[in-house]
Amino acid sequence: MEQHRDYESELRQAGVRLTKPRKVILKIIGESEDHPDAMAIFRRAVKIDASISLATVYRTMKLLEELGAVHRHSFEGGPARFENADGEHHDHLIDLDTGKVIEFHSETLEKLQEQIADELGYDIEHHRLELYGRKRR
Amino acid sequence: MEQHRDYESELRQAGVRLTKPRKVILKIIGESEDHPDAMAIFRRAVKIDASISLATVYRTMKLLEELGAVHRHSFEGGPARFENADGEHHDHLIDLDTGKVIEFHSETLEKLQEQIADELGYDIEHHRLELYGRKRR
DNA sequence: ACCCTTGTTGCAAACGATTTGCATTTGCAT
DNA sequence: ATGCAAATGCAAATCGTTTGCAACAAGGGT
Ligand SMILES: [Mn+2]
Ligand SMILES: [Mn+2]
Ligand SMILES: [Zn+2]
Ligand SMILES: [Zn+2]
Repeated sequence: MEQHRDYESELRQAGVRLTKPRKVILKIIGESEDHPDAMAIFRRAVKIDASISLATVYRTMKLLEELGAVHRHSFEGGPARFENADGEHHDHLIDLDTGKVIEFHSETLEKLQEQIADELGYDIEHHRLELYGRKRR
Repeated sequence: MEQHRDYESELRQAGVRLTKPRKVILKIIGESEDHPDAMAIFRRAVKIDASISLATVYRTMKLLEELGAVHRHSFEGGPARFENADGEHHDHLIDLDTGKVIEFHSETLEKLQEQIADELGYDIEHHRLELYGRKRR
């Protein structure tokens, strides 16, 4: 049983209106276990409220990203994909055969990146680490 | 004094025709020290041969990428950028204030990625590591 | 409960990057 | 030099995403 962030309170607190489409989208990304793209979110949203538009999905995702409620990923090839910003930081391994996205986290790796940036005189704001591979057999 | 790959021989060997536009583009990416996008390559190409089209730049970059002669990067925000596949593997740190692209390489980091993929039962085909940061001061 | 203001929506058109169909040109093997 | 497939330039098409605008609705004040 997962503990989800209360996005509705966060939105309200950010001073934006809690509209019907937003509630629907919020619910969808709140309970998504995968990394859906805008079209996938749109399709799921339409099932709940047929009047929602794709433009609103895009606008909402941008808003949520700016509020830090979701993360946007741009994996090779496809369109941008999203995931809620719950849980701790992780990176992704993409299975080139199946397209499956596997999450992983390595504190050593994170520290090493910090160290490299530090040696170059930089502070990391964020990073992107994606491994593309195939199942060993 | 750098030693550059002989792209023309490689193309010929790959069975593709060595056309005028291709020679021009090959020369451009062969001597580029930066990470130009298609439009930048196009602008440089037009100076050498005014009849070259942007479509041909795109087609040629795709061809060169498939031949393994260039690498395509999709940094945050902008269009795809290219660099010749000479020299050894490296990753990139993007200065968020200036847009400057800094190259770095860490064998430890590379090994660690291999190890992580291995633990997940995968062989890495390629990866993407980009650090986005600002100069420490 | 009813206004009123202003943010938000749906729609369609615009967008930026990249790809593609097609008629014409060109490389290059013969 | 000739012939033919491959490559080109151009314009139109595509894809993912953004935006202008008129209609709509959230939610604070009455
Ligand atoms: Mn994830
Ligand atoms: Mn580079
Ligand atoms: Zn990470
Ligand atoms: Zn690397």
